[in-house]
Amino acid sequence: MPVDDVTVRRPTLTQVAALAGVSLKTASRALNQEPNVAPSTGRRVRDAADLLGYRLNGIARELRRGATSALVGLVSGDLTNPFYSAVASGIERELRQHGLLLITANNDEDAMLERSLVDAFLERRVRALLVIPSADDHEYLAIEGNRGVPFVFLDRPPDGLSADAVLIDNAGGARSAGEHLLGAGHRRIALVSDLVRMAPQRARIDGFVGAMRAAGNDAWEPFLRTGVHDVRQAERTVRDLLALDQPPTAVFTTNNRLTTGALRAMRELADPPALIGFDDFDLADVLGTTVVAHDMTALGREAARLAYERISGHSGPARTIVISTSIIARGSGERPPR
Amino acid sequence: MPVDDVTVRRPTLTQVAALAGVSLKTASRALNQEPNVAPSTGRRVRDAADLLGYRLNGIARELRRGATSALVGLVSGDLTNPFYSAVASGIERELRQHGLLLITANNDEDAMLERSLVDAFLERRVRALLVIPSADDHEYLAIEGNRGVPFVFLDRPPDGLSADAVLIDNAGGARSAGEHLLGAGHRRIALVSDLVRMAPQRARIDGFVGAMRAAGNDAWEPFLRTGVHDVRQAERTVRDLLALDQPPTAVFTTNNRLTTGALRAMRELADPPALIGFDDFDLADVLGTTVVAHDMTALGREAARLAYERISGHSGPARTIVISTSIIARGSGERPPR
DNA sequence: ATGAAAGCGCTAACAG
DNA sequence: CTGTTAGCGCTTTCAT
Repeated sequence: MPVDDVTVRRPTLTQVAALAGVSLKTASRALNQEPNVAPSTGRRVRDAADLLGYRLNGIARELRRGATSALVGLVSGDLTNPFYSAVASGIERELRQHGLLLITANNDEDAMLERSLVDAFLERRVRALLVIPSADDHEYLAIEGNRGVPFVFLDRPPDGLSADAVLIDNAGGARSAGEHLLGAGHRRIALVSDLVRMAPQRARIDGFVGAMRAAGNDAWEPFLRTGVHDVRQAERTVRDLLALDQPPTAVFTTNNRLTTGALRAMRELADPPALIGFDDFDLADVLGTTVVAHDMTALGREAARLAYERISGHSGPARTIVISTSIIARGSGERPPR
Repeated sequence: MPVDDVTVRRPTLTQVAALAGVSLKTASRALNQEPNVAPSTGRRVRDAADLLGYRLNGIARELRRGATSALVGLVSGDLTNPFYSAVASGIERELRQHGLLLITANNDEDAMLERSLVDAFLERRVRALLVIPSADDHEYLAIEGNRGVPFVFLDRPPDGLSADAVLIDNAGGARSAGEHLLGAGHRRIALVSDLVRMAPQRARIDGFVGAMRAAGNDAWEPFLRTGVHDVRQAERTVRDLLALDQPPTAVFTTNNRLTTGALRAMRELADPPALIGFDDFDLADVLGTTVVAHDMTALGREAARLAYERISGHSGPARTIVISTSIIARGSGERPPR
């Protein structure tokens, strides 16, 4: 019965005004709780609006008010990665406090796509843009920087422009992981890391290597693996490491995906090597996995705060917030060398 | 040196046209790759646009083109729940194929908040609205339904209106979990479930109970627990169950949070009961947890597809897609009764 | 307390 | 191939 293939045009404020028998502007005032509206007039307008199923057209309002929306954009990796979704959740919660909405888009780890998503967001006139960049070169954003759209970088420092950023203490966390394993007596420690084109990965490697150097240990060097990018690759890499004649006695994985792979590789081992993973994860307690933890939701929240301050008119030099890390010992990182 | 506290107004098409020495409309044509523009003119316009740092104002365009944006809204629970983030990821990937962007908002499991988020989305003139509702009453959406904004319900059937939906075969999945445990010889099977106000939970309970009835087993009845809503509560509930004089020999948990709690409760048990969890999760293979799995990304993808078809003008009766489930046996569900 | 007119930045319709 | 005019739905002057 319902004729719903005809796109029914939504009623406009003009129609509401007409039905209520007032002028356009009066209807606007009434619906926006502005002063100087007689109570009876207000009621008439609201009734008319209800009757017609009127809903404010935010697009028209935004255009008139200055062509800037109530939207904040986030460009990040796939939300099925718990790291990104935790960050997104932190951002979203903070933005909501201020009546802002979050638009998300997945860069698929592709620099070109990332650029076009940024473009799309800027065309939509987002109030601020949060980016967990896949690419390392952010110079193309510099043009936009001083045009009133605040940028905030998450997890990766801006390169080629100056902008607010919220980072994790990657080097510090990785260093303490290294020290933790050295403290348990390990020397032959494998380092399984992701693509080195990502700055956080480089920092984690540097931190780990720093700890080894400081301890005068170089027995880890044959066990350095980089460019390991997904769970399966990580599983295979760890399997291969453990099959060596002189296998490592401990493994440090530099993100949650790699840790998952390592756990799969070690699943059926009676006497597994020690393991520490960067990034905490959901069932780490049940699995007894020692991790370098950090507050991912706080990372998002702080980034949203910085963005909001800029939106609210704060100007000044770019700020960087660093989220601290801590080792959570759950057993796997405390296993002694065999 | 940069004067960035003065909100620099972005250049408009008029300014680009002026600089290029052409009319507004010609500039518009050139920038939109429309036909009938002399190559040299096109180049002049593009150069002017680059010089000024011009960027199309999507808000103005949308207003002019019919007051409807390229945005699709998703209202769901917190994205830190892997279920929601997997769904969101599936949606986002599908929408991108069609140049649509996803706006997300977290209902915090609050019906009032959910309503106001839906309002906010509708004011932004989203092209479609996807909802994983926390509330069971969706009648308030009925008014909107035939006004041109397509609704798609995910994971929960619409109540009080007719709309497209993508559901999981909750009853079937739960029934097969029950049968699986019965098949392993269990009779005293605990059912740990979430708030019964959520339709999927009711369906899962029904499915499980159906399997028990069909087998003539009523030994599960003392072990029915409902209203268990977070991980800690689930952990305590399972602990309490296992501390009974006559404890259950198997546990069926009806979502990923509850499964996590159960795993925590069983962490240090030498001889844990059998366990099957509804919803697959990341490290289930490592933990050897048997689950009722289903494709969450597909759930999102299908919902986005339905929405897109409506956006593209498809009209017709509401459709429902059901995502099938399958048991993945990994050990925990195959443990025999003690 | 209310209204009339102008215009946000763009595209559609129609000329030339 | 290019330009002129009008208007999307709203808010912002400025009158009354």
